[in-house]
Amino acid sequence: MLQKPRGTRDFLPDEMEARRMIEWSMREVARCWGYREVCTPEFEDLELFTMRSGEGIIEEMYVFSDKGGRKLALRPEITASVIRMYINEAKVAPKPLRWCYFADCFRYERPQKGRYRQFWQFGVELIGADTARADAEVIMLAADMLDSSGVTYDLKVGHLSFMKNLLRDLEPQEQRKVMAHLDKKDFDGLKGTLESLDKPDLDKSLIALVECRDLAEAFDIAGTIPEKDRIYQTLETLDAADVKYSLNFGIARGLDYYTGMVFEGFAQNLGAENQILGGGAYRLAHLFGGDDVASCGFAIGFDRVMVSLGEIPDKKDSVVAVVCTNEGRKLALEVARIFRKAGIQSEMDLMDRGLGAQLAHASKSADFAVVIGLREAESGTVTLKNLHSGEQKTLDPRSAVAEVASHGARR
RNA sequence: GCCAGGGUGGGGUAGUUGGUUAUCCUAGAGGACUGUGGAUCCUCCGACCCGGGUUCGAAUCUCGGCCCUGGCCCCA
Repeated sequence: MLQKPRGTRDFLPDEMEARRMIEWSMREVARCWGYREVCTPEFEDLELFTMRSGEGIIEEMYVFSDKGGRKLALRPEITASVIRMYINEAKVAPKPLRWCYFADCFRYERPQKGRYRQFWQFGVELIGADTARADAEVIMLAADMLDSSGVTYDLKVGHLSFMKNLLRDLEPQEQRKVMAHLDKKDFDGLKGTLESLDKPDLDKSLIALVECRDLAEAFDIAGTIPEKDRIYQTLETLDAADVKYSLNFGIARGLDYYTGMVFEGFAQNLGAENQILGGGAYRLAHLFGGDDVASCGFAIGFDRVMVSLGEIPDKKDSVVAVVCTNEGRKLALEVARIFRKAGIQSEMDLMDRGLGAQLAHASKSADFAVVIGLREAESGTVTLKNLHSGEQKTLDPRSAVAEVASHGARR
């Protein structure tokens, strides 16, 4: 039997309903903050992603050539595409731009819990605002969105300027190496690297910074930082909005183009792959031939949120089974149409079953049965049966619709 | 790419000194039952991940691959 490709998933209706529910709660939050949805191609020129992240990522992408010999890649993330789109289509749009997206991405990695080769991200990008309140807005939005999903998480906020200030004398490549050690809390490796760089005295302050959870203390450790006022303002805004976060100056985010504020979210009940959100302030547009516009954004790992949430109790609307005999079929079709026009899910037998068998099936798949046989066909009424209580009554079709509608969501 | 544990009908399972037609539950279809269902009984449907090897004979032993689960690496 054919299997689905490694690292991909099939979603049955129950799971899709749960996913759509969470997706829509996130969409609703984005809408309320003024972030409008954009969509970019599923695949892009390979170059777009290598320009952003280096040649090394080719190994971790789905790369292919099309019939014209173009080197393309399935998108491994969406930020690069959105910024390319901004340069192509929206450079002169009034700033700031507030955009969001919900889309699938592809990475060629070893699957494990919460990590798939096709996965979905819900993200936002705020383009063209370079202020403390822009940074704060994006974090507040991130928190709002995670809250709306119901996931329990820890939010960590940091700023790259502290570490960059301590490492200002090192070459970019050396900085990256040091930051990699810090990100992993590999302090032994850090000391070795610093000694080989002839900066053995840096380790104390670096380690202190990574462990530091207090802003004033961080400034003491890292020294004079030009962004100081902006950092204070950002955090004051977050505090005023009652955002729950902890400070973490060890967040490196692995990428060069992040410029300042960075933040990450972690689900509390997941294993190795527990990061459900990552973002920060960055400058990327100039890489793709645009202006040097400041941006700030984040992406939520939607699948990990779903894994973290686990089983979600469904809130389905009532389902009606219209069951009938041959004599009642004509009226039954009409009644089903009336229910559907009223927005109520209505199903009829397609298996040539008898009345008893139709009801047996309805009892498993519906909340109400509308029974229509010879008697109803002659009088133009329906028999409405509540399949949970067993109660039934004879009504005209419109009253039956009203009765079901008043019943609301099923158990 | 690395480590560990796995893979038997749609779902869940039994099944080693290798041996007849692979067990049971559930789901699905039909019937007992053509105007009132969920119970019960009966019938049907449907599986040893793939390939090589050992053997008279492999779900079982062996090798390789694929896939799943968790972890490592990575994580834009």
